[in-house]
Amino acid sequence: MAVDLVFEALASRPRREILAYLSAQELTAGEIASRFAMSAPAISRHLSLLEGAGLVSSERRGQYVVYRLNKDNLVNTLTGFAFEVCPKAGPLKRESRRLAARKAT
Amino acid sequence: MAVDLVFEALASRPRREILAYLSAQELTAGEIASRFAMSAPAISRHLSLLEGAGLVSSERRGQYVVYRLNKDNLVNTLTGFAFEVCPKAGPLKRESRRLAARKAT
DNA sequence: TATATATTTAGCAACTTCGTTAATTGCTTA
DNA sequence: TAAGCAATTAACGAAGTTGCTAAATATATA
Repeated sequence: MAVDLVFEALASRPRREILAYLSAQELTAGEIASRFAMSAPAISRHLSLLEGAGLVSSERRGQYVVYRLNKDNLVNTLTGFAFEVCPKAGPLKRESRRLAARKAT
Repeated sequence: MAVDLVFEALASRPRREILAYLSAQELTAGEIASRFAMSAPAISRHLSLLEGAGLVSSERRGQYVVYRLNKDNLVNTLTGFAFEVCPKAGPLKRESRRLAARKAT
């Protein structure tokens, strides 16, 4: 299931930080690695796992591989789960109704 | 950090299912265990981890221990993270603005 | 007290995850 | 082609997670 992969991917602080780094702009694997006190191979594996979960996409650009955030998949998975567990309570109520209405169309 | 504990807790399908079970009503540890093909001790540990993450609360009631979902903590953590990573895009935009306004008050 | 039920803790084996270094692949450029 | 940089894959050990059974702790009741 996609949800399993997403939550597994998010269960790691370095991976969540990678997503945050990608929030503002796309970055190459090397640029991402340079921001962590961790080897490039380790970062590469984190990126691969994030891509497997559908949270980022990659594109080879010459010598480099550029990664970018898949915002929709992240937001939809998180709000989808929150709504499944808390259908009627809390601040998600209005937003969830709006999503449901959009899907029904 | 609380966020680490929450995402670690959510990175397990049985634990997410427990949260879903608790969505509609509070349940005793035994009632929860009876819905899974898993031993009671295993469920007890999952519940303990969920409680450590602040996602559920427990209360001893005589012989039983009753668990209930902490909806606010779940929803706030998930939407908080989604907003941190995707501040301007996607369906969370309006909701996030509302949350920020509430905090500022 | 003695017994039964509910839940948690302890101890254990199987499995997975994480990060490292070394080796490999892909692309660019002299 | 050869050399060099970017990125990934391979192989390894350390550490953590998961679920089990057995034992211990809490509470209720005869």
